[in-house]
Formats: sequence, C-alpha cells, structure tokens
Amino acid sequence: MPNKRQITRPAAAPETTLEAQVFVSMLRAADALARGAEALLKPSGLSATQYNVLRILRGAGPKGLACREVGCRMISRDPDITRLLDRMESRQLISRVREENDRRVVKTRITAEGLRILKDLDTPMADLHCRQLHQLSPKELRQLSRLLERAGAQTQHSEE
Amino acid sequence: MPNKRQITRPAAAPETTLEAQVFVSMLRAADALARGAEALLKPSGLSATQYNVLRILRGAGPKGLACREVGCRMISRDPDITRLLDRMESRQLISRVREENDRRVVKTRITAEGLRILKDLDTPMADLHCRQLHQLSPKELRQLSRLLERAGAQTQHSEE
DNA sequence: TGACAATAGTTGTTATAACGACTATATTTG
DNA sequence: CAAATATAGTCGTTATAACAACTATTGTCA
Repeated sequence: MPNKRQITRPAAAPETTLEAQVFVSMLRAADALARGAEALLKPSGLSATQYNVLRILRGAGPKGLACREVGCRMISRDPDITRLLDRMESRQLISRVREENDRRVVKTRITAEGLRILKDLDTPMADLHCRQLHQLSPKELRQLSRLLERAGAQTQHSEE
Repeated sequence: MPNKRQITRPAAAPETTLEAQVFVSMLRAADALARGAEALLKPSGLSATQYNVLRILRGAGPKGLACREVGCRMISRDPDITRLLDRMESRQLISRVREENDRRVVKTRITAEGLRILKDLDTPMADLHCRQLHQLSPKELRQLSRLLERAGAQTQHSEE
C-alpha cells in the first residue's frame, strides 16, 4: 500500500502518458482545494456552487445578471440554474425580478444579506487559499496559474 | 462582458491574491478536463466516479480490494461507496464476496466485463488527454505535474 | 470471559445534480 | 401580419451525493 509520490507503475497499469499523469494530478489537487473550501463554507450553510454564484453576483454589481449569464460564469456548469437560484432566493441571499423590456429574462441580484455573508467570508477564504498553497513560492504560483490557464483554455469564462 | 484572460479587476472584487487566482484557475481547468472525460464516458454509461473505481480495481489485480480501500484511492472521496458499488455490481462490472477470515470485510473485484469495457476506453481516453493538453509541451507538462502534486499534497493517495 | 471500543459495511433520509420536455416571450421572414 | 424559429426560463423525473444513524464482526483488556 505505497503512499509515495513517485509513480510505482502498479501491476496492470497501461503505459501512463505524461498527459494522463497531469490529468490525475489536476483532478486530485482541485478536489483537495475544493474540499477545503467546502469545509470552510459549511458553517454558513453555503455550498461551493452557491458561494460561486454569490461572488459572481457581487462582481456584477447592482445591475444584476440574467439567469443564463450566471450559468456561463460559473466555475462548474450547472444545467439547472433555476432551482439553484430558487433555493438561494428562499434563503434571502439573492432577489429576482422579471424584466419589463424583455419579459423573458429574469434579473438576479445579490441582497444585502448575501453581501454581508460574503464579506464575512472574504478574509477566511483568502487565508485558506494561502494555507492550501503555501508550499509554493510566488514565482511558482505565477507559473502554475499561467500553465493552468493554458491547460483549461477550452471553455473560457470570466469570473466576477 | 470581457472574455479575456487577463484579470480586469472587476467592480466589487476584493484584492485578488495570487493564491485565489490559482484556486480559481485550478478548479476551472479541472472542470474542463473532467467534463471532457465525462463526455467520452457517457456512451459507455459510466460516470467518472465509476470509471475511476474500475481503474482502481484493475490496478489492484485479482486480489481485489476492501470497500474502504477503494474509497481511499478515489480521486474525489465518496462517502457512500456501498451504493456506488451496488450499482456497479448490478451492472456486472464488479463482483463482491465477503471474506472468510474477517467477516466484516467485503472484497471487491473487477469482472471480465469490466475489464473489457475499460480496455476499450484506454486508447480513447489517452487520446483525449493528449488533445486536452496539447497546448503544453512535454517540458511544461512535467513542470505542471510537479507543481500540481505539491499543490494538492494534503490528502495524498495512490491511484491504480 | 464479558463489557467496551474499534472497524467494516449497510441503510434511511434529505438535498442536490442530471436529463429532458415544456411554456412564454421575442425575433425573423415569407 | 402570420408562421416559423430562437431565446429565457421553468418544471417533472430519475439518479446520485451528502449526512447521519445503525448492524455485524473483531479486537482489547480488566
């Protein structure tokens, strides 16, 4: 039961390409980071997805965003924005109003309550990220960020 | 609605630390990779999690693994291995037998059918990874892999 | 040995994600 | 202008994830 870093080429493993290695490392690292964030959010009763939506809406400002626009900016796509927002609205984190001009769209905005919760989380979240990545120097972080952006450059969005 | 790479420091965004930037890039990139893999797996009716379990069991060989061991090696932890394996067993992808020595443990093994499906996926999956990461040179891939391992070095497991 | 704790899995329940069909409004075009 | 098409969002259903309590078996030690 080896718990080592170096690949031990276990039994039936087919030729492990460099790309496959990066694939696994990436998912693992991302999962570790996400898990930490979720743990931090749990006391607030927020899921990672909900937190992401709140940040997006804060970034969008008082003009708000259409349902679909929120979906586009999310880190992980959610095919069911409606009910995600339903839950958040019932918890008073966001508000929704149907547009007058184009009555198809529903503008979503963050509430004062949502802003408050988010604000309280800003520092703890930043601290968490630093703790999670403290093993890397600023130079390495920049390097990593650059590589990640290129690696994920398929479905590109812009957050907040 | 900027679709650019460079951070534009949008409206209400608090100071974006380097670490936070890496955090977002990482989740985004991982999501992109995972999405591609899921699309590839869909025709086989496998979820990413199930695929992961099959690879783990193939790597474990004919001795099989205890339920809990499978969970430890998975990329993303699943607190409900039992029902995950239930579904896979009912689809004949795996088999389970209770141990004689220690009657608490249930050994899980991959079936011939599971092996077959996995084998058919090996090449397409490797190709996918190459396509997904073809923007990076071998040197960059090694660099990325190394950085990722250090970034995710909190809950370290060994796959397959 | 007999009570207590630890370990391995299972099961019940609730919430959320995934997939697809459906309604309402707006835009295009013959 | 009416029919067709596109767009925005909603809803029904099924499957899966998340959380927590529960059973069975084994190990510990007073």
